[in-house]
Amino acid sequence: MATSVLPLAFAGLPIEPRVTRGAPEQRDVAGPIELMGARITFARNAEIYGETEPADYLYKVVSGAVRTCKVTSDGRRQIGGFYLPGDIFGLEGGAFHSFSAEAIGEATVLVVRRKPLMALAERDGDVARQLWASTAAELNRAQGRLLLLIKSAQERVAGFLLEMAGRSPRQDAVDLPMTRQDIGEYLGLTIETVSRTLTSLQETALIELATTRHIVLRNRDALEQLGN
Amino acid sequence: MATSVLPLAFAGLPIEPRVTRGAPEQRDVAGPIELMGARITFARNAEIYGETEPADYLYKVVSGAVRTCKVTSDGRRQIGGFYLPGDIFGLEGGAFHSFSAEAIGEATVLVVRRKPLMALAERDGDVARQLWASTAAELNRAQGRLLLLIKSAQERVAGFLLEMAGRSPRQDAVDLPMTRQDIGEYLGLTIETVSRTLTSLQETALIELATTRHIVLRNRDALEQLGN
DNA sequence: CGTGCAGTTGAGCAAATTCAACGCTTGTGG
DNA sequence: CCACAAGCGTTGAATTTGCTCAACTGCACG
Repeated sequence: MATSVLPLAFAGLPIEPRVTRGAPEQRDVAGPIELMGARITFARNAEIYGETEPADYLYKVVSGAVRTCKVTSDGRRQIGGFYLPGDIFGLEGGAFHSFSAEAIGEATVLVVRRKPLMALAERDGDVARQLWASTAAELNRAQGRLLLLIKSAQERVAGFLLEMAGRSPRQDAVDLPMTRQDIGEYLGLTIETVSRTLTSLQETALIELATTRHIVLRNRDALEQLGN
Repeated sequence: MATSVLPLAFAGLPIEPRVTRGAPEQRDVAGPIELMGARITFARNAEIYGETEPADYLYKVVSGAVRTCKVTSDGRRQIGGFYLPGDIFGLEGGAFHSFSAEAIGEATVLVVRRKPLMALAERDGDVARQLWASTAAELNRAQGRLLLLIKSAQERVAGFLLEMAGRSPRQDAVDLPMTRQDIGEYLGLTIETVSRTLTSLQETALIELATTRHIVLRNRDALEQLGN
């Protein structure tokens, strides 16, 4: 999976036909960043960038969802994070990425060259602060996830559902863009354990698996007691 | 454990007598930061700051070692990181800390008020970059540790030893400032598992437990094969 | 701190079941 | 007869479930 697509984009030859310049109607968050990028649409499981590629670009999800991940030498995978519309990713310290990024479903992202953005940050303190703040937010998320290490499978899954609910428009239901496999790799569990845990949460009436991808939170309090 | 000490320091009344201004001989990293702080020495297990306190200060380890940690409602603890001389800690995004910090043994830290440092960063691009870079480095460390989620106990302990060796002067031996309890809470393992795993690594001749706190790496290659 | 022992939890494997995407056929209206 | 959309079935992927086992935990004690 994850056919590499970015090299072509790097060469200035976007793979997908749907590439728009500028996108003036898309300025929900900050001004300048939106104006400097191009939109690119990636197919399901397409690689947006690779684990060791130079970090020359910043990305912002326009639609769809993106995951970042790392693969160990023996093939186990760890997902670094899920990114939903509005989220910025690819913001790492070094000159090279330490995770790869892939489109979960079909996803459109805004791609911004890092160099001119940095130059802009040099002059504009607001831009600099915003970039730093994004890095700090990412740091907080990653540190919070360290707590997974001492959590049981139930706690991990409950926490995950709450996290996704917090990021979704509706607070009492979640539409998951990702597979059970992705969830497992995000939480450090196997796909079977994720599935069993969800079933068990349904049996205890904490949630309802309306469809596999749509989950209703029936008892938020109990979930929070588990997940936090 | 972890008697709170910082409130007093906040009030301008350092608990320990050994407080020095400026510290001109301690400028191994950057210039300006060193000049703005005061040194404070904390006793073993003393709390440097609490989990929800306002993040008004930045800290840099001068001597000794520091751990940051988070405690769940039911008392389980997760260590966020270990900080050795030269390391900066307390650098989090929000206005409040999300981890607490404690001295592992007796430890001296340089304490810098955040506000004037930020003001300085506003004018001096180098300072701003350095702060951002520190945040990014911390982010990389945290994200790297997410891999622990898919690692076995052996892999976690092997990786931990390599990490500590990489941060120590000697590459083939480590002096651990922390207890087995701390290591367990850092790696998401129980103290027993840490102990047994170390014993097992010794039995297979990968390491030698010279003393409980001093460990010699006998077979670095094999450790790396395990830990990476 | 280290270790023996019993208990749990989650992993691993295999099989059953559900889901979803695709292509093909069929029916309807123009 | 053609265009189009709904319906159907096939097929491969994703998910769920049962069973067994290794790994890690929790407790007790040296």
